[in-house]
Amino acid sequence: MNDTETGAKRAVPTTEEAPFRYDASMAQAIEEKWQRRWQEEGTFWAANVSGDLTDGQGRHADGRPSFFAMDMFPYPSGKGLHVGHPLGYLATDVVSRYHRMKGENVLHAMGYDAFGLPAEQYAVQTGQHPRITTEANIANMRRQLTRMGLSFDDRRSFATIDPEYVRWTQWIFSRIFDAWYDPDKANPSGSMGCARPIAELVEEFRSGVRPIDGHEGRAWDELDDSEQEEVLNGYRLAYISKSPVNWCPGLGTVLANEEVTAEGRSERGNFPVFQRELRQWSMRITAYGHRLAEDLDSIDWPQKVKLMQRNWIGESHGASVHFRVDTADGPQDMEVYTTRPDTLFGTTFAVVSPEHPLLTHVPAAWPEGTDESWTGGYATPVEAVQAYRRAAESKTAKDRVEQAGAKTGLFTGLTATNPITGAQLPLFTADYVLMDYGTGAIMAVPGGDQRDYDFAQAYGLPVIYTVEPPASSGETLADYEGKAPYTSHDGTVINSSVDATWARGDALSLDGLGVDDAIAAATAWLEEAQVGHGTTSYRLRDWLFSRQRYWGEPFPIVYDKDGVPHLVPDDQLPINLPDVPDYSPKTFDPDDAQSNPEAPLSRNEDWIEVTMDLGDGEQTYWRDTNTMPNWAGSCWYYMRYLDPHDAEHMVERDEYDYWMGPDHRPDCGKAGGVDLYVGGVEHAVLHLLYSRFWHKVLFDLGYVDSFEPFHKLFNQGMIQAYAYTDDRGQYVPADDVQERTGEDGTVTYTYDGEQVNREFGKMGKSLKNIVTPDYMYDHYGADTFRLYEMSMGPLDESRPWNTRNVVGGMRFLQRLWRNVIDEATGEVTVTDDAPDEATLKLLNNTIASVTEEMEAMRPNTAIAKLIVLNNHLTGMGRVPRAAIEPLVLMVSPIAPHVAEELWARLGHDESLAHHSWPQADERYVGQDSVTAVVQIKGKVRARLEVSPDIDPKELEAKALAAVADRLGGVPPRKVIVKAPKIVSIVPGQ
RNA sequence: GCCUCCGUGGCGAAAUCGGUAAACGCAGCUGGCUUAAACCCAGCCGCUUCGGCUUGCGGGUUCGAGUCCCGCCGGAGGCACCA
Repeated sequence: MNDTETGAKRAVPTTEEAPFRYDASMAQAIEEKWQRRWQEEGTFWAANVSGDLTDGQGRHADGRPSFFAMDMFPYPSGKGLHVGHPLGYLATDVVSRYHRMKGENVLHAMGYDAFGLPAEQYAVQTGQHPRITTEANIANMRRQLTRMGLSFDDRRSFATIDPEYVRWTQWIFSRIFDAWYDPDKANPSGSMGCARPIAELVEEFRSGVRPIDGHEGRAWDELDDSEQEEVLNGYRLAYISKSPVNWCPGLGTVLANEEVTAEGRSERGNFPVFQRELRQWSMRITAYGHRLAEDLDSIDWPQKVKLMQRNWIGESHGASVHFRVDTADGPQDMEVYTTRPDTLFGTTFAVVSPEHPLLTHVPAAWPEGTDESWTGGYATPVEAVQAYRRAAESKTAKDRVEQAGAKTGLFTGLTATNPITGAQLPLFTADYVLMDYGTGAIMAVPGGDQRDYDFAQAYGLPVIYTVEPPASSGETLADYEGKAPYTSHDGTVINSSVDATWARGDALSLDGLGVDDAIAAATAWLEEAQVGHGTTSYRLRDWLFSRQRYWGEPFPIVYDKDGVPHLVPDDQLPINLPDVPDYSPKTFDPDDAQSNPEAPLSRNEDWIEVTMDLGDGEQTYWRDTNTMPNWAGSCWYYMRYLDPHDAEHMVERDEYDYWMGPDHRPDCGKAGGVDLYVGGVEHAVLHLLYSRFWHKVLFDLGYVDSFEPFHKLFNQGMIQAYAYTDDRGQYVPADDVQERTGEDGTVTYTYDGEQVNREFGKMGKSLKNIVTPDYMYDHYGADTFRLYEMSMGPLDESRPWNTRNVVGGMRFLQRLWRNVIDEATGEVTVTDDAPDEATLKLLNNTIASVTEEMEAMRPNTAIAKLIVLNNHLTGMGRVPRAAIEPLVLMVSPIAPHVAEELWARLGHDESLAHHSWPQADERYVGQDSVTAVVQIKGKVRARLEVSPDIDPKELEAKALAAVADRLGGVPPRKVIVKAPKIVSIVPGQ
């Protein structure tokens, strides 16, 4: 370790003359002392309104505003922390401590997200059961966080693997399984769409109010159990389906879309992912697509995250249109989805995805005169379609991405009839049409869509333009013909009229309309003619919810001998994982697309087979052997902090309403939610979308009273770091690199005498640039660590770590310490004399502005202002108590241990954690005089010291006098006076 | 390809509502203290031909632009055949 490089030991000399200096070892002693005392006294206990946690150490909830500040809880991996990890926790802690001093009842706690792949993989590597390794990791992380001085209510900590927690995760699954979505019923917030108990659906079927899908004309009670369940499965919010899913042989499990990268690989492990038809659990999140998008308006989140969620949901408005397809089996209906029904006149062919059911009706032979390039060389359409489908299936998502743009497809031998024009459109199958978006079929408009245009070019299909560019654009259709589609919404509709429509025989013309009007007119016609209707489509897919892994929550589901799923009664929850020696997943050759998932739990026959009475007497049932994805536990953990020991409820309603309910704080609307949620932006469309979905289901079903989980979201930036490579490209330890500034100002970096390259990026072991919190505690103490991390820059921006700069924070705390305590004797040196006028002004201005910075979550600028005040006090012989005490209080959210110690030495018995935040005395806020600037054409030409409440006329006169020589006696053309700061003059000619 | 955000001293940054660009810190420099050094204390610290010029580059709006608008350049992130 090179000390001059990091400044580590230079900042903390222990000298014989200064035995009471605030250095690293004293900081550590102070920190241990106060952490112990906070623990013993329950300083950070938050009081509930009822139940077992009403005692907040003498502080009660009654009449106090609540403030719930929360971090995205950590996943306790075996790797341990580096200084980049806790940035968000520190930010939340500073905010929590500040709000506590404002007299609010602050709930701040930390749990652990402990199920999931990494824990399981780590366990497999070390040969220990994941519960053992996970619990050890949690203990280590808890130790590191405690040393940071985070102000958690430790009574409320839990892990998602705790059986009492798993119980409620399974309970929520049961409620979702036992619910369906009624789009025609208003939910409690007033908007349309509401989850309802499945029993109410059964009642509608039984009474005949609602026709039974697929069994029209039969009574509900005539259906057998399997038939009933099949119908209900089509409605349940958690349902089983056989559909194309992401199968990852390398991990041995299926994955959600959100867990697959753009390259078509698993986010964890980077293995190839294949599309396979498999029977799996899904959650009907698409039912909530509209509300998930719309309700973003009622929460205080970064625009960026809202936008990412909106894009992910991908709500689009358009129309579905029915085309008739004549086949040997009779006419078939082909429904397509389009956002541009106005372009129906420009449709020259149609395309269905390779999985489309219509392909079972292709003819036995190619129609006469079929172009050879359309057949792919296959003898019959049946062969062609089968071969094409097989080829599409074996493609990885990566292949699909790479081949996007190059359009492939084959003719099906079928023809679709355009319902408006009656045009006979050749029907193709092509993998650029996706089965799980829209209807899996499209009307192709090569004149208005790039993909259709590319396909038309490849297969020699005609192009009709139905929109021409507006005259104002300077373009004409001639600029596009033969080159490109015209995709813009600006323009006028052409080539779009017919005397007698095919479907209804009436005349229809869209010519001359703008695109938006034409869309409306076309949609209206489709609805009147009953061949289509306006509809909404979503990019969002239902959430694949089962995994073939051991380390997750088992499903609270058993199957009877007919394979009908039944919920395990709530009073038999939780269903715990069997304690088995073999928990490793069955993985496969990562490229073996044809392998089949095999859940580890399926090997435990004793556990699988159960005998229970579910109302039909004692019967044998078989457990579901899948487990839930690790998102399940994080979907609702925020609510468990409120009421962590409740055995009767997921969360007691009073607690929910007090901490998260509608209007529980003045600045939080009906949507309710956690007051501040801090975490990384990487969860923008995973955890944050799943949580919102679950929360809305629970809201609809009446278990919670507000419809959003997180009121304010804050994304902290990343701590980045420099890394250094030698001329062979090998990383060298960043700690030992020397920085030199040359004569010409160029900076060079050397390691072991050799010049090295500097790179900028992440902190990581392989980059040899890790700095750990433990290193910081040892060399500076936790308070300096906190102070540095909070002062580096805005919390929501990424910035590079630089250990060399930490010393500035240490010096500030040392100066603060010296302003109270004599380093030689340890005596308190403050005076009770009243501060002078200048000190009072600076003090009160500092209080006012630091309060503002804290409210806005800008600790970096708050710290700058605290340093200014402290530097001012440093210049005084003895520091007035009336000035140093408010300063110590204001420092305390950021550097709490040293602040507590100084507060105690200043003669206070009680912890300052709940002491009231300093109030600025208005008499001393503001300036005696301000510098007014005189500008001529925006350039500063003079500065005047004036009273802050100077009369504008007087200021103008002074300003003109001050720059009279520059104006040369010519009267100014214009003078703008913004008293007391600016006079801006436009000179005359 | 589409969408979003960001470019300010040697470095991390500040300027919160369109109103004195560079607060605060690091590094560096000068002086004091010291036998000496460290620590500490007091200063200096964008460029300049001393007229001025400066917020990635070029335009625009405005009395006035780091901030608003248009077009480039560079960086980060998201989406990616979504009809």
